[in-house]
Amino acid sequence: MITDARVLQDEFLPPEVEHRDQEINELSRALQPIEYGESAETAFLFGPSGVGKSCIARFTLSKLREEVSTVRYEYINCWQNHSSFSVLRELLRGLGDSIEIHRQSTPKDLLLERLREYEGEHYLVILDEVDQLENMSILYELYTSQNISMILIANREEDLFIQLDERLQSRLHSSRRIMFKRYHLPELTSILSDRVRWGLEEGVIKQDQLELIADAAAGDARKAIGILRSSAWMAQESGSGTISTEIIRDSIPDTEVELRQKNRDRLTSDQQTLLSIIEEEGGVSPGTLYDLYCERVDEPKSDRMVRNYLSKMRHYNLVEAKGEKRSRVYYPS
DNA sequence: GGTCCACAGGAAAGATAGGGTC
DNA sequence: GACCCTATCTTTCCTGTGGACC
Repeated sequence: MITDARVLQDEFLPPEVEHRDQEINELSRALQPIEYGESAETAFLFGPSGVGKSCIARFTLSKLREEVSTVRYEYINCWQNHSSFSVLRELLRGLGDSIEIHRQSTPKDLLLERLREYEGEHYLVILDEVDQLENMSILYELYTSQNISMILIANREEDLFIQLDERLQSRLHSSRRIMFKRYHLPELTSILSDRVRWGLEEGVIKQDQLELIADAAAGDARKAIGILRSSAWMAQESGSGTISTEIIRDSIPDTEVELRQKNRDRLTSDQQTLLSIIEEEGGVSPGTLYDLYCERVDEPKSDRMVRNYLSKMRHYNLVEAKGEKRSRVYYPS
């Protein structure tokens, strides 16, 4: 049934992208100066998860490389690399810099100096989840570096810009902002049709079943492809020649659990304990949450640290906070 | 209106971990 | 092996805010 499993993976880069022509054109225009040996405009891609921001960035970059094969690039996820040091380290690795990079023994300034000294081919940096950076000053350093251009990806413009100092805000004020909206049902259905065409045998799923998946995904392409992937595997394992509606209906909650589990796996042990308490309690005040957390772990972190954890978990929609100050209650998302 | 208390979040200092140097 | 250096993690201290109570 599955002829090419890669097509059903999140990181698959399709040969053609539909329903994002305007966004691709805008990003292409921002990157166009690279074709003439100049720096590109800094481009911001904003929008909720699953609307194709990372995909469009990578797709547009691949098209650019067809024109300018020498352009170098690096994709960095700032959730995994949230310090300036680790971003610089990844950037230099991307350049294949011969400098010995050790986690604890290479001064950040030295890494920055090496990057500034870079005089090779144009270097395009994609910083995904850029709002997760602990220190935004690295953006200023990259902005002012020769031969380096940036594509910055985040969910909400206001959440990102509130973290920038005046110097960065004024520099980035005129940058190109590209807003991504959720896919409409026909668009999502069409995206799924392409994936079916590229990765599944003909006739295994009907059009109305794709619409059912698209409807359940509510504009989120990542979720829609996840449901399709889960359904295809379930059908294949059951030995069925086609994907039944029943299998799709079963896959919808499974996919939600899978996506949630992916986010959960990124949490530390203390963060997972906090999440478990919130899920068990259904809704819990900060004080009670901290008391329960202290009872459950051998070496509890400080309440301030727990607030940091909760802030991060809220950002990733694992928990929800309702009310302010003393009326604050945490709920599972 | 004044006071207390719970809470959020910024800033700075301390603790820790891991690789380098001698 | 002891010490140094540095990034990262964590704690402490602090300020501001707003609800509850008198």
